[in-house]
Amino acid sequence: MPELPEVETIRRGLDELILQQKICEVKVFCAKSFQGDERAVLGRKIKKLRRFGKALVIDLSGGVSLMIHLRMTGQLIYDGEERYAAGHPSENFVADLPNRQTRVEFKLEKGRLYFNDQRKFGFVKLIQTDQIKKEAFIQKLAKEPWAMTPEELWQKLQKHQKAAIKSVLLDQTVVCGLGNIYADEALFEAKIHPKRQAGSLTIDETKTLLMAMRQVMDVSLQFGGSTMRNYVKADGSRGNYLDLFAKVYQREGQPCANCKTRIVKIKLAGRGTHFCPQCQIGGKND
DNA sequence: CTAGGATCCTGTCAGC
DNA sequence: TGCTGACAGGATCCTA
Repeated sequence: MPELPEVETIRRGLDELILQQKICEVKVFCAKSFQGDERAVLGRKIKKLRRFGKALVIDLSGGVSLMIHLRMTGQLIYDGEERYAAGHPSENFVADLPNRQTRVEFKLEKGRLYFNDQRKFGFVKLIQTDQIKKEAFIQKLAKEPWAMTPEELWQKLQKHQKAAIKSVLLDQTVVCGLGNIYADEALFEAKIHPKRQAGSLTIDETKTLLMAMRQVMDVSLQFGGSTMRNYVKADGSRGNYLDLFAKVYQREGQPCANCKTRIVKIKLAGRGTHFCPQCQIGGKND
């Protein structure tokens, strides 16, 4: 369920730990989770970690790369001198590995990197480095909120006139990086109802929304996403983005931070959607 | 072309 | 206790 801040946190964390290490061994426990011939990575060195939206790319020596998408339940856990784990938070972060949710294991020179994924929606894919930009998923990705102007976003929203703004925010070809949490949080910050028709937003509202997207993800990035580093702290407490900063996500029935009205949860675009019915205006059937 | 729903898969939890 | 259905931080495919 990692969204941009979580994947970026993984990228930064692994950057400190696995660069220049050689891949000594690969075990694929679930064929579906590794696309391509895993033997092609043996003996190669990890040269660079890049992120495209929610996808992580690990460039190896010899012109090959691994593209990793965690989708809903993917995790990357590195066991070296100490453990670094990030992605979908779960007990796997502190469990003995590999376990039954481990799909791929990479043995490196100084440690092991596990790709765990309960639901198997995620994957590791072997690609020639020079073909990365031709990957359909990467090619279609829109800009991140920080790189986009309000006018650009507004133009894109015009192409989805009737669709609910919430579902449009989840479309990675409109703006990339948001998932279900940050879409709900950004709409709350911008005081826009998730059911608002995307085409009805004014330029001003679009600008406010764009700033809100940046803001909620900036906060999460600073904090390391909703990830392991803070999952179990030294004192045993479990703080994460959701506990500390989320104002609507998973807060159904709790009082709104602004007006104390109870947060409501509805289903929209097949996803749980949380909002304040008082602060967030303009929904068609609110 | 857009919009909305089904789908991939495993696990957990509420309710009967 | 055992079953059932709903739901879960994503993206794609299919239909209208």
